[in-house]
Amino acid sequence: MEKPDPSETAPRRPLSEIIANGGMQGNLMAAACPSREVLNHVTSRWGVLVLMALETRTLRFSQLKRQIGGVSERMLAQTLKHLEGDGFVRRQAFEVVPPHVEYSLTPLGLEVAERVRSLADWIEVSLPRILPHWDPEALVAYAPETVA
Amino acid sequence: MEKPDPSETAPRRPLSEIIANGGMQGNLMAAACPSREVLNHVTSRWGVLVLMALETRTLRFSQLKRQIGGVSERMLAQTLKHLEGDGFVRRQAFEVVPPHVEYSLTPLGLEVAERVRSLADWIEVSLPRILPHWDPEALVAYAPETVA
DNA sequence: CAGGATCCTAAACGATACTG
DNA sequence: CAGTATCGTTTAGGATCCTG
Repeated sequence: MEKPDPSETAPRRPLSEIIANGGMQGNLMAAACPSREVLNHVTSRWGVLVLMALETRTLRFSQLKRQIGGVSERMLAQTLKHLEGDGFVRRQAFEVVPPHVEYSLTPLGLEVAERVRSLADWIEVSLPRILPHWDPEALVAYAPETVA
Repeated sequence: MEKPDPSETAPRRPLSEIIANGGMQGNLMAAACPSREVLNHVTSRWGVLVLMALETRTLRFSQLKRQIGGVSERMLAQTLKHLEGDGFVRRQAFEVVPPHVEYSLTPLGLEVAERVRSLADWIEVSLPRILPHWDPEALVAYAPETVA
């Protein structure tokens, strides 16, 4: 590992403590705020669905993949890493062969998941009120039997 | 009800009514469900911020642009169109020169916005609990003074 | 002022193949 | 089984210029 250059101005060590202990809260309207990144992880295409799937129970990778329609392995793995990196998801690997890995929500993750689910639930049940606003052109792309 | 054109296979007219009146609700776990698209509009990078900005007051295009740090005109316009197309945003144009256009939330939009804000607020205030989980490498990209 | 049109870059995404 | 690596495609997104 390289030794730190004395001429470096950025205070590397205390940064996370400064942020964490300062009681500072994020501001999503500010372009450079890290809360933007957290928001992106949580509201990403698959982030929402992963949080919902894990809200009620622990799941394995393949179970998640099956439950979340259309997700690719690559995206699922990446999404799980992001959420794990934010402290929302806990990854528990059992040293057996074949591999066995379980994913669950942390207490912190459960808190976001509740908010996410509130939004997701609303969309699901409000869909009948939303679709009438759609351009008919966009609507015909969906065959009725695929809606539910 | 008019008789369907024998040559046309797709039932164009009744589709929106079928969906809307059927009491059908969406299923986000299904890849082909239109609720996925609504979710994408709402949770898109700028969709969240637009809904938050409009929750409390009507705003003009340029006001929105100023308030939402980092958004480009193109993305703002596109986001507003998506949200308008879902029935969340109302666009009111005054026929004057120079143009004057006001954006506000519909009652439907206010309902989503409340859920979105609940999530956004949580992220903002919980940021100090989240950042300690981050890889220090990712953290140093943010100078302390830009956080708040 | 509010955007539409155009062009371009970067990022997200998916499919496949491969490995511990 | 649970991924990673690689590749190619698609989409999101930004910059700029232009117009009613």
